[in-house]
Amino acid sequence: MRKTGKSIKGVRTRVAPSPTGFAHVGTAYVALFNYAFAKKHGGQFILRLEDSDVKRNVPGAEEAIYKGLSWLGLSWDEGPDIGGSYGPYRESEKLEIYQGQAKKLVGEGKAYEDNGAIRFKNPGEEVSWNDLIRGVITFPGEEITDFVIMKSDGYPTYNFAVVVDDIEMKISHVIRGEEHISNTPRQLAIYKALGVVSPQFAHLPTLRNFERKKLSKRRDPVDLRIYQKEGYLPEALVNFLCLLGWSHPEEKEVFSLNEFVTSFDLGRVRKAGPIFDVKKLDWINGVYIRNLDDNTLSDLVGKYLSVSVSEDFLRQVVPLIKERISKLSEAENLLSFFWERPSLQPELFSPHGVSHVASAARALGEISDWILEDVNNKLGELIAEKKFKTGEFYMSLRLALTGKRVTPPINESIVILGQDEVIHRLEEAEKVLVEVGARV
RNA sequence: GGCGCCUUCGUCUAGUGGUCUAGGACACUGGGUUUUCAUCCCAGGAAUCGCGGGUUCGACUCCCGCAGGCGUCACCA
Repeated sequence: MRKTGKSIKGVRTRVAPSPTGFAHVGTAYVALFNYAFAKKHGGQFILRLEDSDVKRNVPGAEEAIYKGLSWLGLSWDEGPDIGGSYGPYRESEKLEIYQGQAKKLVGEGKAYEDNGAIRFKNPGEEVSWNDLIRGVITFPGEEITDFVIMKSDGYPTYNFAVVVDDIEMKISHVIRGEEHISNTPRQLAIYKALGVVSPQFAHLPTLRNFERKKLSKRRDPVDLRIYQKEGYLPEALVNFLCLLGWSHPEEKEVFSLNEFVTSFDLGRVRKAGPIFDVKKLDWINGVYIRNLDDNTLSDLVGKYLSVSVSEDFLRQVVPLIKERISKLSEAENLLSFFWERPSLQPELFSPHGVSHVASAARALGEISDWILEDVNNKLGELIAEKKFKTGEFYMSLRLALTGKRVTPPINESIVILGQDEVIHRLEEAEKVLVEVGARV
């Protein structure tokens, strides 16, 4: 039965990445859903660092996680960087707490020492819980064997640390990836041994690649910085992530993080693992780019160009490419002809190419007032006079001026390029085409 | 292999027993607008709802079995 979206009190959720290098898109996904659930119910969303494996901790990884999540517009109410009343929020800073709890279990005969480590003595009882996304899940007792809760280096293992942390931080709802389903019975057993009522669990689907496997660090683009570099807007990425495994009650495709929060409902989360398909992300990103106002987009595009250009130039040129890019990184390829003379590919020109560029050079040379209207008129007259095919004629100009078939609108580009430069490029093209023609 | 989770167009999904000869979005194809491309608009193909049994007057929706996919079985998280 689908749950109703009624409000729940005292909601505290968390995301608990381990600082092993960078912000993972899967972490962002889980964080997003935890954030939405907490905010929807007026609760708190907490960031905790699971750094209990000393060998895997990488310097700078913490920062990367903060930056990645912040970039997406996610903020947390408590965390290692900002503190909070239920800290520490770094596992490595609360070793005594785990040790204390472990000793207590040993004292009660619920755990025992084993080669310097401490092992949890599993009662072997059947364990089950009502998963908020999947319904009742049951594991037979024999499945769980005695497992280590404190390593011989004095650090807790994951399964023990999460439980102690979640208790300490008063986490009410554990929303995490489905790969944790099989850890849940162990954790539930610890809650029971500790005599604490467990939080509620909800297991999200895991994001897959095209092989339907869990997104992997080795062969899938999982580092959030990749998306930033490619020129995806954080709002678009977030929107795309919302659409994986969840659907808007009104079937909307484009909506803000705030709207996600208000319409969020765990009951609308699907169980099957969705494929992370960038094609749809590209589309959403294009939509967000087109929705940006020109000034904002100009500033952004400026940051993605390999050369530094004037603000004025950007303002002129950005409206021309706005509808032609789906990622900010694509601006470069569309604009580079403005500061780089093209290398011509004669084979792309039609047989009338020479005549096109030659007559255009002459016609444009006659213009005294270098404004769009005059360029439009002049070239229009030329086309009529010479009976050129419009599309073909403009393609010749395009190739001559930019070297490419896909460019911003050509007349506007001509105006920005400037009269001398345009004529120079057209004459160059004429020369090249004549040479090639002569050789044939 | 044990255990667990999952299964609607290529992909993301709607769908809570009749309104579904299954709807939307992306992608794709065709057409229109246009100064190429793109945007925008219109149209189209695309799922016998994994398979097989039940239950029911009626099942994509409930039950059982099977198959396939995925996950997990560490002193990693």
